[in-house]
Amino acid sequence: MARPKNQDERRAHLIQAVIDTTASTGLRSLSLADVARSAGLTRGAVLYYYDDLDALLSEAYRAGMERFCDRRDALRDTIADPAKLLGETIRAGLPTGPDDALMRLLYEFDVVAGSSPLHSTLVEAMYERQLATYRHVLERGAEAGVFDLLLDTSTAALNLVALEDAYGLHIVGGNGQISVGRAVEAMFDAARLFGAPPV
Amino acid sequence: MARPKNQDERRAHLIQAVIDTTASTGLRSLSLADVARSAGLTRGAVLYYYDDLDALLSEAYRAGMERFCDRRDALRDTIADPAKLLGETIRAGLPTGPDDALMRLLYEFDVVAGSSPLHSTLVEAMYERQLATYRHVLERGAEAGVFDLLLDTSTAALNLVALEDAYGLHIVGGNGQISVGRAVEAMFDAARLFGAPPV
DNA sequence: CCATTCTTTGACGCCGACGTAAAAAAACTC
DNA sequence: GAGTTTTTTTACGTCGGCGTCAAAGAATGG
Repeated sequence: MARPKNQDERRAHLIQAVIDTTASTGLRSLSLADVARSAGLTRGAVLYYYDDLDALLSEAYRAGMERFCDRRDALRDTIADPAKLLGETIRAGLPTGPDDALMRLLYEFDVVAGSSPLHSTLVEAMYERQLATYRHVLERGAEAGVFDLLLDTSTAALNLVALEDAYGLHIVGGNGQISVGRAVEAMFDAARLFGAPPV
Repeated sequence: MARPKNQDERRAHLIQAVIDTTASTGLRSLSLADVARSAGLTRGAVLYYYDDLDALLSEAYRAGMERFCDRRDALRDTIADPAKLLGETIRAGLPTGPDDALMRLLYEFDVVAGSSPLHSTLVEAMYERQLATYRHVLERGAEAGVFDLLLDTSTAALNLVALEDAYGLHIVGGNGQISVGRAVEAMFDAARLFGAPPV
């Protein structure tokens, strides 16, 4: 009949372009032209796939969030020991460094949220998933008798997510005073005192 | 001779306008015109006092940071009991609610940093002050024998600041899932387990 | 090779924001 | 009220980004 559609691949390509561009120029001053250039296209072509920049950004965030959370939650199937699982969960939750493009997108978007209701929804969904992840790990450890929680699971999870967010933001935001290693140490110390010693 | 200068007052007025405007429209889409309107002036008049929007924003951040930190550090002279001091320090470090204009400016600026070196410097200075505040409180409590820290002071302070940042950001960012009360509770729990029970 | 559908380009007009500089207004002193 | 300095307005020109749309350029089946 005619030329077949091939939009999924293009969309994935565009999302990657968003991630790359965010890493270098930041999200706040991100233009359609930037993304298009990074993808090797023109503005018009990008608009062909997404109504506007906002739609593309939301999609990129959603995809990034899922990639991040799924990968981390997959640890549950690989690691049986709760202490080890907690340790790896913490490590996987922090950026690998200031140039971790995906994490940077997630954090920058976090900040930019509050603008549109859609953004807020996405960010809150992400937050829910982070909480669920930690809660799950803590519960498993408690059931196995490896953890002896001195806090309700919810509060412990809340605090661990908060620590993760703050350290992640600092690392990605270029606060040179906090290295990845230091952040992991600090989170480990906190978790240990909460009654859940990670490895 | 002639009309006397009265710039200090005007500058303070403009800074307040920045805080107000940030509270309503957010920092990311803040224009000179917005600030001018909020101050009851024209763009030109604002430019008469500051070279550009960035200079005004930096000044507003610096002023806001000092106001915040000074007020909080003043607690040290009022409250003798370390446990009480820690509790009040934690409370004073969190926004009063989603509409805490000053805190919102500080957090939004935090995020926008990384752009200019000046911004980064300011944000790092703020971070240093937060750390110093907590370190000081913890040390005082340890010396008085009220706290029995299970973490080095630095790590405990690091974690408390991280918790403060994360919860503050959530509150101000309109994450409805975290109330101020819940944040205080969680931080109190954490501090308690660190060996520094707040009141 | 042709008809059809998908994809991309390129040019256009439209804001919104910025910075400048000249001119008007205001606030004083004498 | 005249002179002087500070403050504010107003009216440009410029730049960058966005959205639209018609037209050109693939890619494929018949």
